[in-house]
Formats: sequence, structure tokens, C-alpha cells
Amino acid sequence: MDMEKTYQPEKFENGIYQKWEAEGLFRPSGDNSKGSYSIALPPPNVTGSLHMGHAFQQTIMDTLIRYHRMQGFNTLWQCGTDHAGIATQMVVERKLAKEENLTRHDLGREAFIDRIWKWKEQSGGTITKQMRRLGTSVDWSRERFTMDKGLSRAVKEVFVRLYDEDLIYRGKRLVNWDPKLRTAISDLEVENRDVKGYMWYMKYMLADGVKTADGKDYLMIATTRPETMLGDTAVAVNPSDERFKSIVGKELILPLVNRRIPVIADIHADMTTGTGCVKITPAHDFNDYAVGKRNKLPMINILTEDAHIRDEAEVFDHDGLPSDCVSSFIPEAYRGLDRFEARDKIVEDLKALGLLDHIEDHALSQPFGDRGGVPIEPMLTDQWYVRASVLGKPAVEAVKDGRIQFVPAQYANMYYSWMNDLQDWCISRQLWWGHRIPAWYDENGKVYVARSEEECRSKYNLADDFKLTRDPDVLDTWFSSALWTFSTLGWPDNTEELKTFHPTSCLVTGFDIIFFWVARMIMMTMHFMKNEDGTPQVPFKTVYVTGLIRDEEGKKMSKSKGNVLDPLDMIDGIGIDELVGKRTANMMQPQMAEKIAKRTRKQFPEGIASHGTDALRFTLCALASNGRDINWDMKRLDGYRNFCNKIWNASRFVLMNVGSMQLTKPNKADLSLADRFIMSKLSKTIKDVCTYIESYRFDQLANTLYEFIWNEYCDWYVEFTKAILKSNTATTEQKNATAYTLVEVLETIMRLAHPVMPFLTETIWEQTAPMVSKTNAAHTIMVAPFPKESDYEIDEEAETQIAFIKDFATTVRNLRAEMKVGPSVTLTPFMRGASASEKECAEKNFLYIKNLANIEPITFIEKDASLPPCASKPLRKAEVLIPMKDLINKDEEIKRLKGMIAKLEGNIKGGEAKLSNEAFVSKAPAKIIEGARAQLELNKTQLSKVKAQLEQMMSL
RNA sequence: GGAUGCAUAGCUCAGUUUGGUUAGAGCAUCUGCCUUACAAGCAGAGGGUCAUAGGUUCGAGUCCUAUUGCAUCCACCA
Repeated sequence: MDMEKTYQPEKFENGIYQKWEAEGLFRPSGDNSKGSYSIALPPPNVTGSLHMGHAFQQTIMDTLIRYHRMQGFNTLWQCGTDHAGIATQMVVERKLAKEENLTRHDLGREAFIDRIWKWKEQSGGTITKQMRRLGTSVDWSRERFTMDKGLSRAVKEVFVRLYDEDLIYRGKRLVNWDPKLRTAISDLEVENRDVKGYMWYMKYMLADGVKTADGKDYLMIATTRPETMLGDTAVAVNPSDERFKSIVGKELILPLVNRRIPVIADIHADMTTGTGCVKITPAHDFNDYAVGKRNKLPMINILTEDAHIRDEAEVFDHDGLPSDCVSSFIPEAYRGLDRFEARDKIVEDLKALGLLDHIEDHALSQPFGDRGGVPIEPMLTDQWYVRASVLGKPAVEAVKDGRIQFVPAQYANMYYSWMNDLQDWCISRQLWWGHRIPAWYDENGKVYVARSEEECRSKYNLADDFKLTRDPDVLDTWFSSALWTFSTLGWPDNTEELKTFHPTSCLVTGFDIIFFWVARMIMMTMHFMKNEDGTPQVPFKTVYVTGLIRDEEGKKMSKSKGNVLDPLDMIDGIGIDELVGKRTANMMQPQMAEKIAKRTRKQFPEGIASHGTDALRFTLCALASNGRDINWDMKRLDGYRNFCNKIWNASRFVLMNVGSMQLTKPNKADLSLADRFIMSKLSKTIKDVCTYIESYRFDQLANTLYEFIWNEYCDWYVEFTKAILKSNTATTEQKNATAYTLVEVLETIMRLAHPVMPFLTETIWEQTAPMVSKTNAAHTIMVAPFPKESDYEIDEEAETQIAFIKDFATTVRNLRAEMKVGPSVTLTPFMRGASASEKECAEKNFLYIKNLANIEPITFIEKDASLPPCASKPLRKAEVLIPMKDLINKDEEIKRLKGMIAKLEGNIKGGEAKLSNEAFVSKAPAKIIEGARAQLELNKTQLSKVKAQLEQMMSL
């Protein structure tokens, strides 16, 4: 058996994955006897690359999938990618601008979409390659893309059905408009940023010689957006505001435009805020829009699609119909100006007219488009909407009654709070890349909705030559993602896959897309997927919500901060120059590059070492506690890479020592105490592992594996076996039993750890499984049965005895260290006052102790027997003593004993206080009192021994 | 303004649901060891008034109240 001296994952990880994939092992088994288990992978952006969040979530999903697959469930991990409308279109537009100096409009719609498809072909493989490197066992044969044929069919079907049920409608409304991308976006895609701005105070003169109650001939208006005044159609005051009661219904002259606008009374105006007078611009502000509706005000749109001032305003009545009820005039000076240029010019002109009273600094949170990164503009446009409030009701119920469970549970609150106040969802986007809306218009603008133009004509009885024009807009990306769990399984056909794998078992995703995706998936799925009894079917039974992975300082990882860690770099390693290159390439703000380079070189002077996939996955699991954000810690990764190395070397030990033996299944009688001990511990570990996976405690799972493998198997059991395998007294059968157990437990550990660490475990399993006849037809651990608690016997007696042996060895080592005696010096220990069972155990298992502590046989003496000066330490109710000879420093020993006495006395004092407390003795449960008494007694016994020891030492 | 989460060793975090003997892990630190699986290792050690103040209880890191600090989400911002 030839194994490298250190763990070198790069030598085997790739080959193993290729083998698994080639042999079709990721596909469902088709055996439904134990039920099915399925996960739909949240589809990553098709042209994206794998980041830490993906690695984290996919590790968790893969752990769940591999676990259930080994448990014998018919397991499907459905994968695919998302067309990511805005994101992808932007990438290609940027590329086009950079490389060919062209805009999408230069190319035209068809040619541009063609370019995106080409880009998808070219770069779409990046993330799927990276996923393979991570070991994700998705069923690649079922890979889907949100724009492929089947999914497009599902999208059209859903759209048409919802329209026919009046759950989708089209209407002119105020929407969040991104002037850079020139599209509407949903509320969710708006992020509010705190910015420093100004409050401008300006005077609107009263018309017809009217004066306010305090004799002024103007109203003072405060605004943060002076340029919108061009579209003002009223000024509002609060109906109960005494200051302005007399002028309600009177008119003002809108400055610069010289249009007359009314003073209206509306509760929107807050007497305590600003000046008490609010300008009302229904076409450019959400509150004003509502005020306009209430007061039947006209709406004046002054902006173009890219937020420049129009040459002539668009005027609509309060129902949004084109109207000429007020003038559409815009002063020439502002026409064609960008909205911020217009602002400056308007302020300047107002000032010149003496209408600008003053300016104040003002902190405000301003809405920005999360993709385009420019301030969004409320705009009056025609858009398509989903009546989310209707679809939302059953979706709330499903979580309330537990059909869908959030893990951790508190995310359900976040879900409710949003769901209970659902606004209609704007689903149309003025983009080119996406699912085109299946709606057609005739020349009068009448709308027809159908799956195709052909169906449209037959559905609405339209002649073949009746002119129809298709809606140019596409659907929000999240519209197609919302159908993901069922559209990928073949819906609208009632396929076998749907029957077998839907609802899916679990969704693993980040909290940041609960609203974008999770909530909408629940709404859509429950509307379209029904159980046999007609009740709505949920998309998944559990939502496991992960936190965000942040950098070591707790900052979000982002390209612009230059603190992004690529999971692949941690797997394969990367040189410092290459890392700096990656972090500083294509910066939006090139001036940051130098700073980032400097910081990166400081943090990673030698670049990043390779750690292997398994170490990365194990680290991700270990850090995955309870949905909290994770501050990434390179040190943890190093530690778990060392853990992989530990497993590797333990395996090396096993194979070197027993690899050439012909092992046979041992008789129970030939098993050693250590064998029985490790199998008992293993049984308990298996139970814990299952519990933790099923309760989504991947951190506990990792800790349990780490603790058992390193502390029990390697530190103790392997050491015990050395004593037996090298022993002259053990029989061949006994040696076989221990050798067999050594291999069998290792083989089981591999299966136990496989869901988290697929590659290392496969490698070692392939070599160990045949030795204990555990191999299978496919020769892979992937489909080996997951260990069961009942595979091994609990043996409390063995555990108790081993615990004593460990204690004894530890005590001796402790004394050895305190006496500063090197491990090569053989010690001659005494044990004073041992119980009969302790004596028997120590004598019977002396071989183990000798091997662990390097000692001569133990001399047992009576409780009160005296000895020449010794270093000593209490062990339970007895004590272990080692003759000092010249090995020990008397003063040091006295100091140590005094320390022990102080500690014991403290414990005794506490214990006595507790037990003399009447209330405690009368009210605490018997078990607790019992425990306290026993502890007190033990402390007293030990104290007396240590005191005697001190006395002897002092008398020297 | 509304809501949630967090605060435990030098660092990163478990433990709090269900209160119970001396509060754990990894990394870092200190001491001694290259002991034929592993120096990416072995053996041993030090390090915590569990954010603060009250309360409930025989007993509080754990339950309750308040305060402080940090973070996040939602809403609003003339």
C-alpha cells in the first residue's frame, strides 16, 4: 500500500469526480421503496462564477443529498442556471461598449439577443465546471436553463392562466424607473442609501392678490427635489392647519412655468414637518401620486426615459389617460437637460427671481437601482402586474400551519412581515434579454394574451390579416425563477418526475432572497401545483436559510472592496501576484487598485495555499451555525486541512500495519477492551451525526466528526491498538480482531464523513472497504449504505474501563510534564488506595497504560501506606505517586500542591455552603443533591491526600 | 418610526429552545518532545466576574425587565 506522507488532495479529487459523473451516479436510483428526497438548486446566474455563498450553500445541499442518497432514498438534486435578465444584459452591453464601442440599440434587438446567447455559450460553462470541482453531486443530465424551451413553455402557461384568472393585469401606474437601464424595476430592486443632500426653500406666489393669514403673498415650500416643480399640479396643506385654512381652494403661480396650481387640503401634509406646505408632483413621487388620485389632480410627466427634461410635458388626467386639461409647457431653458443639471439651473433661476429663500443641509435616504446604481425615478408608465395579495394568502397559511418550515424559525417572521403587506408585483421589464411577454396589441392598443400569436387569433377570433403587434417587454427574471421547483420537473405536463420529486424536500438559500424568490416561489407553486385532493402543493417542506459569508473583519465581500475570496483559490491555492491581479482587474474605481493590492499583499504575503475541496467543505459546515453571518477565518480552514491530513495519516497507519493481513470477521470473544470501546463510541457518534444532519446543525455535525475521529479514534484507539498488534501475548485471533476493528471502524468513519468530505473518504474507502468485505458493485462510497447506530453495540462497561485507563495515563503524563521528565524516561508509578475494580482494570490493561505513559508495572499500596518522597496527584478517590529521586524540584512541587489545595478548598467551601442551605436541600431534585454530596466528598478525600503530601514535602 | 438578531478566552465561534457539579472547541500563546501514521504532529499548561443593572429561583451564561453597543431587514423622509 503506497500512500503519500501528507494529504495531497489535488492528486485525487478531479479523477474521482469524473468517475462518479461518467458512471451516472448522480442520477436518482429510481428505487422508491424508501421514499424520495429532492432539492432544487437555486439557479446561479448562467454567466456568473462560483463565489463563497454558492460554495457554502452547495456544500450544505450536497451534504444533505449525499446523506439521503446513502440512506437509500430515491434522490434527485435538480440543477440549472438562471438567465438573470438585467445582470446578463448589462454584462454583454458593457462588453459591447468596451470592445466594439456599440450600444445594444446600434445592433438592434435580434442581433443583440443573439450576442447574449453567444456569450452564454462561451462563458456559461464556468460555474458548472467550478461546481464540479466543489464535488456537488447534482444530476447534470437534468440540467435546465430558465430560458430553455421547457421552461419558456411553463412561463407562458403561467402568464396566460394568471391573466385569464385576472391575477395579472396591465396598467398605468407610478413605478420605480431606472433611468440608466431604462426599465421599470420592482420595489425589491430598490435600495435606499443614506446620502447628504439639501433642502431648498422656495416661494410660490399666491395668485389674484390673495394673502395668507399672516399677511404673506406667497407660500414657502420645502423640497429635496426642486427640479420636479416643473410637474407640480398642486400645493397641499393639512385640512386642520389654521395657518392656511383661508387659502385652501385659492391658486398659486408655479414659478418659472407660470402655470396656475391650486392649494388643496390633504392629510398627507404634516403640520409639524417642513413649512406645512407640500408641493404635489403626482407623476414623480409616490406619496404625491396618492394625493393626486385622492384629489383628482392631473399628472404631469416632465422626464424622458433616461431622466432628461422633456421638450414638452406629458399630461394625464387623474386616471392616467392622456389629457390637455393643463398646459404641457416646459420652459426652453430646461429642455433636454439631465435631471441634475436641470436642478442646478432651476435653483439658480429661482434665486435670480428672488424666489429661493434659503438652503439647508439635509440627510436623506435616496432610492437607488440595485443593478444600475443610479437614483431611481418614479415614472408614470404602462406595466404588467401580478395581484400578489391574492396569491399571498395561501402562501402565508402554508408557513403558519407548518407545511413549510423555516430553519432557523425566526425567518418566518421576516416572511410574514413582508407577506402581510404585499404590494402588487411589477413583472414587466423594458429589457431585451428575458421571457418576452405573451401579449399582443391591435392598432387601438387593445390587449390580447395567449401562448402564441396563433393561439391569440383563434382564442379571440381574429382574422389572419388582423394586425397584431407583440408587447416588446420581457418578464422580471424572478417570474421564471418562481416556477423553478416544478417547471424543471416538466410542468405543465404531469410527469413522473413531478409525481416523484415534488414537493421538493428542502430549499437552501440566503436570507437576502426570501422576498425575491422564496416567497414568490411559494405563491406561484401553491397556485399551480395541486395534490390529488386538490389542496395546494408547497414547493418545499423546509427552507434552510443561510447567513452571508463576510471577510475576516465582518465586511461584505465585494469586488469594489477588493476583499473577495474565491472558493476555488482556497481549494487549489493561488500565488500572491495572481491573486492581486484578480482582485484589481476591471475595477470600477481604478484608483482603489493600489490600496487593495497593498492590503492583499499584507494579508496573504505568500498567496493562498491549497487546502483541497474537503477541507473547504468541512470548514463551511463547521462555521454554519444557526443561520448567522459568517466571518470567514482562514485559520479555521488551515485547521481543517490539518484534520484532513490527520485522517489521511491515520489511514496510512492502518494500511501500513494491517494492510497486508488477511482479515476475517472476528469472534466477539476475541475483541479487546479497546475494540469494544471504540465501537461503542462509534455507535453513539453515528446517532449524533444523523441527528445533526436531520436538524440542519452542520456545525455540530462537523464538531462531532472532528472530535470522534481525532480525539477518540486517533489519539486513543489507534494508540491502544499499537499495544495489541505489537504484543507477544495476544493470540493471532485477538490480533485479527483488533486489526479488523481498526479497519472496520475506519471504513465506517469514511461513510459517516462522506457527505461532508466526499473525495478523501472515497479514496480511503476504496482501499479499506474490500479489507472488511464492505465493497459494492459500483466500487464507490457514494452509494454505500450510511452507517446505522445499530451496526455497533453500546458497551458501557468498556467505556467506563477505558475512561479509567485514560485518566490514569493522563495523570501520569501530567506528573511527568510537571516533573519535567522527558517521555523517554520510564517511570515507576505507585497507586495508593485504589479500589479493587480499579486495581483489576489497571492490571488487566497494563499493556495499554504502559504504551501510553511509558511506565514500569504499577505498584498498588494500601490507603495509609507511606512512601519515600513522591510527586503525586489524586486520581478519583485514590492517588498516583511517582518517586521523586532527583527528578523533581521540591519548591516547585510545594507550589503545585498548594495551588491544588487552594482550588480544592474553594470547591469544598462552595459545596458545603450549598448543602447546608436548607432551601437547596429541601427543594432541589434528589439527583442534584446526590451529585453535590458525592462531589464534596471526593473533594474532601482528595484534599486530605494532597495535604498529607504537602506535609511530607515540607518536612524534607 | 417598526421589527429581528447579536454581545461568552487574545481571535473566530459553540453552549441559551428544556436553568443544575469545576462554561467548551479551533486558532493563537507558553513548556517539553522529530516517540517508525501524522512537526499540517505528540504530550502538558496558562487564559473567561458569559456587555451592564435589576428581577424570578434553592440554583441563572441559560428565564424576565431595563440600559448600552454592534449588525441587519422593513417603512418614512416636504
